[in-house]
Amino acid sequence: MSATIYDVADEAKVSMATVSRVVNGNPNVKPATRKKVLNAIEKLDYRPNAVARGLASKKTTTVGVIIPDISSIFFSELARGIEDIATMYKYNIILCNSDKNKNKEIHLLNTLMEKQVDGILFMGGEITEEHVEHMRSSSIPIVLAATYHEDAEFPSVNIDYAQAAFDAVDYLAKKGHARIGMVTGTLEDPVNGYQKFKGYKQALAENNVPFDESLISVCDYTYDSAIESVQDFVTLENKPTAIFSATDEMALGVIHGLQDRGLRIPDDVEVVGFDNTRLATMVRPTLTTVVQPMYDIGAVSMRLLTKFMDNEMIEEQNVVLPHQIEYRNTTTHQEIVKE
Amino acid sequence: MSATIYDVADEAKVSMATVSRVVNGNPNVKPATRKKVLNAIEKLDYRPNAVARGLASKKTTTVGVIIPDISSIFFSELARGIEDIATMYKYNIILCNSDKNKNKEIHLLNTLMEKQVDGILFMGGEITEEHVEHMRSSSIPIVLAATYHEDAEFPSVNIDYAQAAFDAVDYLAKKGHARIGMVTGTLEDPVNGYQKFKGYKQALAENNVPFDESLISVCDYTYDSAIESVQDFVTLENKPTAIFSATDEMALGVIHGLQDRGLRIPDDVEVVGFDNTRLATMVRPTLTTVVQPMYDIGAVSMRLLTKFMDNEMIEEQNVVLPHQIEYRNTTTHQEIVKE
DNA sequence: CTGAAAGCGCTAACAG
DNA sequence: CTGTTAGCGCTTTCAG
Repeated sequence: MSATIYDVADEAKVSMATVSRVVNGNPNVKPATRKKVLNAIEKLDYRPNAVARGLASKKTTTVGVIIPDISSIFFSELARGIEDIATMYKYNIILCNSDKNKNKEIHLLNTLMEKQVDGILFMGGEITEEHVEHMRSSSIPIVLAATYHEDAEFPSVNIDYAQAAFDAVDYLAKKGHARIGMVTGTLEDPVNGYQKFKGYKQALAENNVPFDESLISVCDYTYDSAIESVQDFVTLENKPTAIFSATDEMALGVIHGLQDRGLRIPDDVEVVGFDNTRLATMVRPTLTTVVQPMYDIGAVSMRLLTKFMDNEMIEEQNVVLPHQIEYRNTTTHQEIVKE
Repeated sequence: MSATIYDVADEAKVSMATVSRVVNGNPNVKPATRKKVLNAIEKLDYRPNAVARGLASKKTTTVGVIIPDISSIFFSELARGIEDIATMYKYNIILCNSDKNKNKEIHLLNTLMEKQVDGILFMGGEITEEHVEHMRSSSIPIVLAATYHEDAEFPSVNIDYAQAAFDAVDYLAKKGHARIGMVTGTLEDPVNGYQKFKGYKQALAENNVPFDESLISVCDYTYDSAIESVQDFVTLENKPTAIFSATDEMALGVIHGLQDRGLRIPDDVEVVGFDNTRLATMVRPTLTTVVQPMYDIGAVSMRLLTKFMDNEMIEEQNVVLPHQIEYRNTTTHQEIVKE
């Protein structure tokens, strides 16, 4: 077994309390004593046991992160923002994939609480009453990242999804498009479905463009599903001349589905994506898309969580980050972006 | 504070040992007693404290994962394989980004050991003598995933990188290409540099194609750096007619760099990538690439780690997974792949 | 500035 | 089948 604080105390001929003090940087130790202890630590290759420390101090310096799918290009970017800030504040991260599955989410919430994490960062789909119950059942701070909750009961970091979608569709409508298609995730998804769809409809309304249900294609967030959706659009009597996609990955599917059928982008159809993942510049033509600052959402939400964990003052617990549209080459009439 | 095992014992009028037994599914408890305890647990909303359990049992059921960059499409896929299997075996994961930085890697190794993780999964660049020292300094099992170590001292899961690169380049050479370019990461990188480069050179040699240094472009793994590398190729007196890229992302850069200059793929230049990330089917033309089973490498390495942690028998501690080439449309003379 | 002592909440013998 | 009793390794008063 490896050395304990007792072994070090013996070796240095001091009490364990003193060893604890030097390990924790407590200034109330005479330099000479500190040195003796440091030598003993070195000699025994002593490493403090964080589990014992956690039990005694009730802090684990670990936070739980519940994320739908770390292999998604969107969430992995978010996760990086989270981890970077966590590291900066000396926290480690327990990462859990939920697939936006309610039972898994609740199970993970409980597991993380059992592990005594100091806080939880939650990314998910819908927040149900049951979620809320479990989240309340412990006093540890929880912040929602890129996850919408009606009641704003929990701290959160988001962009204004409805407004962002509105901006994208409004831009298309103002260019004269009267047939604007939308590729979306399930409408039950508060963010990628409902909020963005709401923005879409409102933009149509404000531009006096009639809403047409046949222009809406509900996909499952994958590239392939979006490719297939093109089939529906293309067989329409009255085809769309522009398409707004709820995510970049689906936008790529739309672009390639269109191109595979000989349509030209942006000449025949203009396309606008959402998120500005790295994918957006890795297609030809490069994708015009709504910028959602993924890394920042992760970073800011983790920072917010540290404030709760360290009992700092919180100015605003529901942060809304700015969004914007990045104009690239799947839309026309803009200065051509060079790659 | 939340309820402890004592509170439950009092409530159920049994001893804490009995509570511990029912919580841990020990069969030596009379059904009636079990029921009493379960009721008390329910009533008090008791949740076992995993930290205390970890201290007493010396098992934390969490494993540390050191990964270069979770936001990379390659590593995030690996991470998903790791997490899925970890979940299956009831382990949680502490995820840490290292950026392949030696000091960070060593620091993380120590932090994870302090946190008493039951095992560590390590993905990185070069394994130096210093790494080895720190890894040995504790008796917890460590397995390397997608990370090459000469001495095979530590258990590992990989594919045969040199052979895989050989296969790709051999295929190109056998098609008659005499000018085959290579886009690579730094040659110091054992996997993405050295091993793949070695395979490349050997394939040239065996096909009597002379090696030409001007055909090698050292990039930094990014899409943009690969786009730039095209400039070097294109200004060559004797341009390459095929390019082998050490990663898919760089292959996309090559493809687009070439296309942006009016070259046609695969007619003017054939391109072969490496990894078969999701990117490979998200380009036009779709990318011919070496399949590295990322998810499986993650899953298998985690499974291997569980065997060490649970003291199961290990047949082979250095696993080499099979690779293959997925023929798509950046190369010719193959059955055309439909999307 | 340093030491003694009481837990933190749980597991794991060991009795009975 | 159930209870008692030591710890696990560290933090944290409280004295001195």
